[in-house]
Amino acid sequence: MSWALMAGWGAMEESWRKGPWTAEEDKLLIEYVRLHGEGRWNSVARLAGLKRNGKSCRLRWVNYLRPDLKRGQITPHEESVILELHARWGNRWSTIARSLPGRTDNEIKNYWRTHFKKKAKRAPDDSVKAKARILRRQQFQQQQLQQQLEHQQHLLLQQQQQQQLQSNQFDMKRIMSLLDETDHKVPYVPMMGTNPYLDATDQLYPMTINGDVSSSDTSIEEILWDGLWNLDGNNLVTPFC
DNA sequence: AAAATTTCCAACCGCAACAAT
DNA sequence: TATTGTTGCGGTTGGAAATTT
Repeated sequence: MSWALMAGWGAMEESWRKGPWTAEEDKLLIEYVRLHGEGRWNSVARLAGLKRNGKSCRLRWVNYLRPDLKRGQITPHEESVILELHARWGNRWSTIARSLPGRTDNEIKNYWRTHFKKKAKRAPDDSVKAKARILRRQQFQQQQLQQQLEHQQHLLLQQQQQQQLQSNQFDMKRIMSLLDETDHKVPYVPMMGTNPYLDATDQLYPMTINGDVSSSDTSIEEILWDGLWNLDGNNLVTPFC
């Protein structure tokens, strides 16, 4: 049954609209939250002029309109967190979501179902293909991340060069002013270790592609994958159980 | 190139827990 | 204390897009 048909039914039976949200409805809901804050969702229809029930409004806000939501694909790092936490908590999606800022329980649930649940039921041959497919996707994501990282490093380098230039200019001014001074001849001693670009350099941790700070030979992700693909019928064998 | 399959994702539902009356 | 209303959670559905055969 299509959403349009369901929307029609809803309109006749309960007077609540159903199905996909329009841009106009989104605007009304955003405005409502701006004025009244989150909560009291059943008042939305009355106060915002929306023909949606409170449940639908809450869901729309939590899963789609909230400004702190992170858009885009799940990163390999997030994926490993999901795997680890699912092994620990099972289908407690909201609990898992709390460890992934900007991700909703619905998003994580959807991701898990499409990527892992079905694979657990597949034959070994299929799982090999699936693994290859996911690895290809991960390689693509890693490429993107690598490019992003290089871009950030480039920006940081530019910033450092700018700071060094400013620092040199400052030193030169200082020297010139000292040379200009005829009285109080205090020799200038450079303050080693206080140059700002040295501090910035100190913060350049050796990060992995995943954004992890450590970089051991065997990553947590590899361990997770090794565990994940040791499938036993419908049971997903994970190293965290 | 077309059909089949898979993935993505928004949205719904029922249920349970909690709060207010 | 019982009832009613609200909120949050997990399971499920189905259409669109992407990918594979």
